[in-house]
Amino acid sequence: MPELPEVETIVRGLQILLVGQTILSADVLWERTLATPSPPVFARAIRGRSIVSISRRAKFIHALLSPPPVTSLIIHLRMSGDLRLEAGNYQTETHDRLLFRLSDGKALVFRDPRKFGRVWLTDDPTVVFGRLGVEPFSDGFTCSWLHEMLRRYHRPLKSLLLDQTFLAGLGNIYTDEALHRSRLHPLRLSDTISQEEAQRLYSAILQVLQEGIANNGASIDWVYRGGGFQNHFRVYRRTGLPCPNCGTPIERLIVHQRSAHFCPSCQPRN
DNA sequence: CCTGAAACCTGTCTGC
DNA sequence: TGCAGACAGGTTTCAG
Repeated sequence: MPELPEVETIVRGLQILLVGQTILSADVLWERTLATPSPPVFARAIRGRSIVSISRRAKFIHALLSPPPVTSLIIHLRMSGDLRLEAGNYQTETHDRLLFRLSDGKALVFRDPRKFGRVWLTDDPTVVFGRLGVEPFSDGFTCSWLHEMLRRYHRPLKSLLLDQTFLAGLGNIYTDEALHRSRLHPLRLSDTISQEEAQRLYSAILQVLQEGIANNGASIDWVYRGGGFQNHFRVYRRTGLPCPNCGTPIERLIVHQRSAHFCPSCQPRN
């Protein structure tokens, strides 16, 4: 499901609902959801701790817990994870993997049909975030940085933009949309990009992410609800449909084991 | 070091 | 209706 805009939307909602609350208890319903620590240690360590803040790093949700030692509860939703606030009498459902009882009587449920999502409880978040690349909405993400870094690698743009150790937060939707808006082919090799093309790509990345957030992310399948950015897709999952710019049918190919949707006319291979 | 493929999982949709 | 196959907002691990 979630890329940067979807996670940002979820985090903004959780900040209002959860900051200041205390976690009374946690039930681990699917053990492998926990990356660390083991379920009993997790349940013991989280009991009675209150939520100080909730933020986002790339596609990770990061909650700080007190009292000291300050501990990080980190959640990655991967493909099908979702966090929902339910009433106190909530009955666990099939795809629920983790349930937190809160001090206001409600329950926070981590639901994840495909079981790819992961949760960490650690006093050292750098262990989880250590290898992540630059954050798109940070001072480190500039046009000159992007151009310089693109030249450093000899890889298809699609593959590089999906690489979280390069740029952190983009996924399959927003890479396709950013490449289309910058009129660059997904297989275009990164070290052939001119400064002018890097400028287009840089602007397009920020533009699609901002537009995604402004629309509360994208909702496609049964997984994530409430977003509207799917109504603004120009290429993603639009194979065979006309390009909004020129009317040419959108094509699809596989890059980096993922679908890449593009307009062969607006995004020529050279 | 880099690349590609497989693995991790379940649900939905399409076509025969 | 049944069933096989394709496909899905992601990342890690392993082979070459």
